[in-house]
Amino acid sequence: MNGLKQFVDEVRDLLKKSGVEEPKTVFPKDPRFGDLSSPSAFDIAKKTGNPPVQEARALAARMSGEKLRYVEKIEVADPGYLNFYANWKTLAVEILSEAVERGPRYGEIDIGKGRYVLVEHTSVNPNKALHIGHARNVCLGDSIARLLTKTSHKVAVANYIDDSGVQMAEILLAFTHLGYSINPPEGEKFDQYCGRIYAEVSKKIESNPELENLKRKIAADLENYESQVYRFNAEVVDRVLREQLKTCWRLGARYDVLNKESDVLFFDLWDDVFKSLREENAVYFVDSGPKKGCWMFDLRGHPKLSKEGDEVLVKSDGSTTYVARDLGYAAWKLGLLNRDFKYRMFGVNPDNTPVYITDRKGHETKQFGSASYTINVVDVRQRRPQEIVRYALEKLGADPSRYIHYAYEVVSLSRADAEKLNVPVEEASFVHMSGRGGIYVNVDPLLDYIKAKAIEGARQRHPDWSSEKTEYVGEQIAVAALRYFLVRADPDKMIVFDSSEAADIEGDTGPYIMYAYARATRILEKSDTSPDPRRTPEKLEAQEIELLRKISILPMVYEEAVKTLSVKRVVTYLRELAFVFNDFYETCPVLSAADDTKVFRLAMVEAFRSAMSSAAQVVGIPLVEEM
RNA sequence: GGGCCCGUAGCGCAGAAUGGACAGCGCAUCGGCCUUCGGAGCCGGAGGUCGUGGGUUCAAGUCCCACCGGGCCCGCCA
Repeated sequence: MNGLKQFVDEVRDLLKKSGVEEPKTVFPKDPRFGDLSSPSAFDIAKKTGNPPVQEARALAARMSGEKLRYVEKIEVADPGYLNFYANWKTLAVEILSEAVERGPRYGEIDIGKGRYVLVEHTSVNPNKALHIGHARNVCLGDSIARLLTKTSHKVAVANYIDDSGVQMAEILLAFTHLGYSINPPEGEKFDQYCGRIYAEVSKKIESNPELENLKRKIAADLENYESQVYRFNAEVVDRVLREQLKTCWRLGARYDVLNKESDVLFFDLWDDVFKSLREENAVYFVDSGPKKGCWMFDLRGHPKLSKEGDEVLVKSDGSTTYVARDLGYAAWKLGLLNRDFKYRMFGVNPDNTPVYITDRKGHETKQFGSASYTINVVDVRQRRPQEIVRYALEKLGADPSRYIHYAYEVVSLSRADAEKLNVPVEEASFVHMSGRGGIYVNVDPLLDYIKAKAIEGARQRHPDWSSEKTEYVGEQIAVAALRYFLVRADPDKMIVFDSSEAADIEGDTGPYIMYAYARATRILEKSDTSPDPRRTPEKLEAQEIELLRKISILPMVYEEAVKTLSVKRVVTYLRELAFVFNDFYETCPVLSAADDTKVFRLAMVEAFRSAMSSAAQVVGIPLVEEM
C-alpha cells in the first residue's frame, strides 16, 4: 500500500499513544515545517492552561521511545506545533515500486466497494447542437463518472432526452409548415442546422398567433403515440441525438442508457408515484381558484420551499408537469417502482460498450434503475425543481441523500464573443447564452478552432509528421484544452467564456499537463537501462522529494475528491504534479546521471507517468507520447 | 417580497469537506535561461485593505451575524 498514507497513520498513532484523543494533522505549505504538522498541542493547552509549547514538548518527550518506520524526526516549533519529518529513503522505495507496478491504475482505492451509482448528465434538448454550456455539463458529468469508476463504484451513465416538449413542436413546425428542408445545407451538421432554425422559428412564432396555435396543436399531438406527428418527431429526435452524441464522444464522454421523456410517459412511471403520494396525503386536489382542477404537491412542511407556494404536479387537463415526470424518473432511478422501461440498442461508444435507448416497442430488459444513489448533473437554475423531487422522494420513504443534484453554474459569453455574434452588450461585461435567442457558441466549431491553433504549433515543431499524426495530436490537444478549461473552475462559479482564453494552450491549461507527460516519455524512450526504485540515493534532492510527495498523495486526492464530488480537486492535482515534475526536470538530470542515480530517477519518471495517466484519465485529459 | 449562489493582484483562477505558521498559480508586464533528457518549458522582479463592518477563537481567506455589489430561482414551460 501507499507509503505516505502509512506515514500519516504512523504519526496519528503516535499522537494517540501520547494521549491526544482526536489528533489533528495538516500538510504544511512550507517544507520548513516538516512533512506533516500537528497543532494538537493547542487543544491540550486550552484544557490545561499551560503554554502550547510546553504541551508540545511533553508530547514529543512521550514519543521519543517509539520504534518508527516512516517518521524520521519530530520537532517542536513555536508557538506549539509538532512537526514530523518523513523518512523519504524508505518511503521512496515503497511509493515508486507501487506506482511503477500499477501504471495508470495507480492510486485507485476501494472506497466504493462496488456500489451501483447512476450518473445522469448531458440531457440536452434534442432540437439543437451542444453549446459550451452543455459542454460544461458533459465534462463535469463524465469526470464524475470516471472518478466513481476509479474508486470502485459500479457506474452507469444516463442521458435524459426531453423529446416531448414545446421545443420539439417548434422545430417540427419549421419542417411541416414553414418550408424548411429536412436536410441541412451541405457541410452543416443536422443538430447545428436544427439549432439555427429553432432560433429563427421562435422569433416568427412570437409575432404570429396563428403559428402559436399550430405549435400548441403539434405539442399536444406529441403525446399521441399513434399520430403522424409523433412518428415524425421520433425521426428528428433520433437524427439530432446521433449528431449530439458525436460531439459528446469527441469530448471523451460515454453513455450506457438514453432515457426518453416520452417513454417516461409511455411506461407510466408517474402512476405508482402518484398513487403513493395520495396515500401519504402529500398531494391534494384543488376545487376552486386559479389552480382549480390541478393536483398540487404540498410543500408546507419544507423549511425553505414552503415560502414559495405548492407545486403543480398534474395540470387541470390531466397531463403531468415536468416536475411530475422527473419525479417518476427519479423514483425509477432509486428502485421505488414496480415498473421499468424496455430498451433497444442505439449505438456503440468509442470504447466499444453498447448504448441503449428506451423504446416502447423494445425487446430488451435491463437493470439501469435501482441505484444505491444517483447523481444528476443539472445546472443551478433547476435547484428548486430538483429540491422538490428530492423532498418528494423523502415523502415516498426513500433516503433523500440518495438523490444528489450536482449543480453547476452556467456558462455565459464574454463581451468580445457576444459582439462577434452581433449581440448588443451595452454596459454588460457578459451575456447569457440562449438557444432560442440564437446566442450561443457551439462545441464543434470551437474544438475545430482550438485544433487549428494546435496543429499550427505541431507543424512548426514536427515538420516531418504526417498530416494524420498532426491532425490526431491537434484533436487531442483541443479536447484537453477545452475539458481542462471547463472543469478547473469551481462549479458554483459562472464561467464567462472567451474564445481566445479557452483556446489558450500555454500556462495553466490542459496542454501544459500533456506536455509534462510527453517530456517524461521522451526520457524513458532515450534511456538504455531499466528503472529501479530500490536504488535510492543516500541524499535526495529537494525536487525529488517534492515529486515523490506529489506522486504519493494521489490516493488521498481521490478519496477527498470522491467524498466531495470534486473534479476540480483532481484538476488541481494534475497541475501541481506537472509543475513539480517540470521542476524536477530542470534540476535533476536523468540520462546523464551516474548509474545508481539514473535508474532511481528513471523510476521517478516512470512513477510520475503512472500518477499522471491515472489522474488524467479521471479528468478525461487525453495524453499523447509526443506533441 | 422570499430563497439560493458568487465577491482573493489589472484580468482569469487555486487555497473553503476537517479554522493553523509569511495567501499561491496562470495571463498580461519587466528581466534572465537553448553546444546539456523537448523553450507548448523554467527562474527572478513588480503587483494583495482576501467586498465592507462586527463577532467566535490561542489562531479566520476559511466558522457566525449584518451590510454592499453581481448573478440565479420563485409559470397549469421544460
